[in-house]
Amino acid sequence: MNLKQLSQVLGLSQTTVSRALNGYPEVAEATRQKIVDAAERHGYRPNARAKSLATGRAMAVGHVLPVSAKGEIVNPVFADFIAGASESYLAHGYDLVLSLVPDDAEEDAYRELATKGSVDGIIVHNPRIDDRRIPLLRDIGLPFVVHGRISRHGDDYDWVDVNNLRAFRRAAEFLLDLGHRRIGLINGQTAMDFADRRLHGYLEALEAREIAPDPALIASDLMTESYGHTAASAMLALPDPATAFLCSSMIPALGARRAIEEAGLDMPRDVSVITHDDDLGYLSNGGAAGGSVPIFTATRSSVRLAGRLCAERVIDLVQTPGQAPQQHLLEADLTVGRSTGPAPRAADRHREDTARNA
Amino acid sequence: MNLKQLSQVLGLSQTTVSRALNGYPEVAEATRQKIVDAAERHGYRPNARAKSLATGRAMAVGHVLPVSAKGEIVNPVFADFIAGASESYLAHGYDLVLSLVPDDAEEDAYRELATKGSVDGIIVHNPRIDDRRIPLLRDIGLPFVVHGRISRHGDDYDWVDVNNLRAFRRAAEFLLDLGHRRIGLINGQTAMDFADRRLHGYLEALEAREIAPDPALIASDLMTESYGHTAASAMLALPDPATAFLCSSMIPALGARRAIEEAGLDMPRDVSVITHDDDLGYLSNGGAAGGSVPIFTATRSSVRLAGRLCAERVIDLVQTPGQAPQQHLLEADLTVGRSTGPAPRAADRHREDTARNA
DNA sequence: AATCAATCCCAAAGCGCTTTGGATATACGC
DNA sequence: GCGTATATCCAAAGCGCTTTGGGATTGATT
Repeated sequence: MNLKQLSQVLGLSQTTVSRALNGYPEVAEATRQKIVDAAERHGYRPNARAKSLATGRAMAVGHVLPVSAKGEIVNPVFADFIAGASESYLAHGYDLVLSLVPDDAEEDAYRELATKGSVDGIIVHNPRIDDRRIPLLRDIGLPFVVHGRISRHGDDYDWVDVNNLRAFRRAAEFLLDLGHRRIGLINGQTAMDFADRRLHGYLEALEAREIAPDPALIASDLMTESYGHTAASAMLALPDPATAFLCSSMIPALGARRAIEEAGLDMPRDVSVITHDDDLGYLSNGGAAGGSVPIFTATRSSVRLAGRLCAERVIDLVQTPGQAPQQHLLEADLTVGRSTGPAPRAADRHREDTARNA
Repeated sequence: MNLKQLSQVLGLSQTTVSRALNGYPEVAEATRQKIVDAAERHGYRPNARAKSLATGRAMAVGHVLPVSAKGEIVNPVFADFIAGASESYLAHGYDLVLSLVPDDAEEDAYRELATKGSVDGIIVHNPRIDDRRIPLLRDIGLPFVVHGRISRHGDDYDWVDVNNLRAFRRAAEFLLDLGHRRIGLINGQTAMDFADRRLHGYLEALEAREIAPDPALIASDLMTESYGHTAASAMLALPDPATAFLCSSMIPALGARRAIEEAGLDMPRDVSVITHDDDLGYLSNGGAAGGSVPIFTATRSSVRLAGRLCAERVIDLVQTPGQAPQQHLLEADLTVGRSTGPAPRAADRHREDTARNA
């Protein structure tokens, strides 16, 4: 059943039916009621493609996810982000189209997205330090909002981000206050913008206490469980081992905990761990919702909320273009869990070492 | 730059230009070359909406994800599945549109998807035991393929699934062969079809050895880390505690391991664990790619591959309709890792208990 | 009774593409 | 030289919707 048929059934013109269904004022209330009823009864739904062609609106926003040509991994964080964004889309009648773009064809892919006209705006994921997408997107002229930031550019574009620097600085200070001096940073890939900010937060905290950073205590990679395990193991095996870890995500934190236990150490007695927690549904850290004490002391910020905010913003940009860029910096809150405690005294450490080597 | 403009620039008709670009034979090779060059030079890209309206093809497939009205969690498995599917879509020029549909508006949402015409086919996620979507989708008439199966229906629809029953039966038998008699099943939600099949695999294995299942050893819930922890803890605290766990996913398996360690027990010496492993990028179990010994003994089946297969199939269905339904049953392979070992003898268990209570 | 402004409705022109059904020109076989 | 293919190209009709620019009709106002 299309518009033409429906209008014929009703003995009205397509114009009137269209107007009635789209809530224009030029149609008598009684007529509108009749039209709406008939539409309902016949299960009429306007064809999205035709509508979109006529209005110039796709009623969809694209999420573009750069993937390295060698088959990158999709971050589980992404699932929760999408879930959040979908809430907004559902409420506003937008569709979500997902494109994985191989980064060797980036420019082309983005331009295509725009000229193809299947989306009205886009959400940019996984910004990297040297990301070249801002000028490209501005050139293309499609509204966009970035989940995260790109340091090299000013604030002349829309973004939603967590205050990564502050979060990691605070977390590091917390550990320093507990007496830790050997704090391992288990970070994300160096190329990622968020990882860079976290590194700086960590470094700032050390510098404030006049502690020289040790390259052996700084790791960066894709945030898998096994990476967390490997990195933590290495740092625990140092001559002057780490007594605390700062992890970029729950997943490597689980790996770090495994490393700690394998080394015959106890968390938090021997080694403390703080992790950033994106508040993923499937990796709940306890606390907050549950009321229980969280497993990990964590800097928490809901990536689901970030998804909702990004979507809300891009819809706003689509509907009323030409706005000044707007930024949304989310603060992560530090919740203390059961993974942190005072740094072991040197004497204790020595005793353990002896025990371990026995 | 649209088709009309391009054709004017070239001094040719829209027909010819369109045909040339779409590879129809009715246009001279020299002309085609000229047209293709000009298109490239002007950055011409056909408008997807117009094209789709004209052809009746949306060049997109929808992924529908039921979410319970109370804000369901999006499974991280989904991220990898999508990544796999995207590979196929990329190769075939299809877009992927994602819809979360609240399950109280299910029927409506699916019908809308079809009549709106924004997708040519759909992938059905998270089938439940009593899923009513098969008849609904057939009635709607849009090609679809289910990731998983719906037991109540025969095989008159397309699906791609893991042989969950066989995998869990084999895993349980493996544990039984190691002498375990108290095997805890840490399963997914009872309503999910895959969980039901896994339960049956587990039960079959027990029955074959004439072991009566113990309801206290069977847990079902959303597969979070903390669920794995809670369920395993409870089963370890039973008067006749579990000596092995069979987990439905890596995530609760991590929780189970935590429970084991918290109970002062050792995996695998005191308690063995087998988990199903969806081979998620961010939760690598080791083995396979790495060459190292996997952490967990696991029944592995790549959900990413499943995604690719589903996408491939739905594209095939869209392109040549009216095919007989086709099924793809993936076998999970059991890889032995470091989480399983012989069941502790009663005497050993007793000694530990005494030690623990001291 | 004529005028005016609302009010309600419609015909038709697009949106940018594909595709049908020719038209024209060139080559071929006899 | 004539019919017959064959190769190229084109005008125009959709696809299903929105939207412009009026045309009737009605009721109130002069």
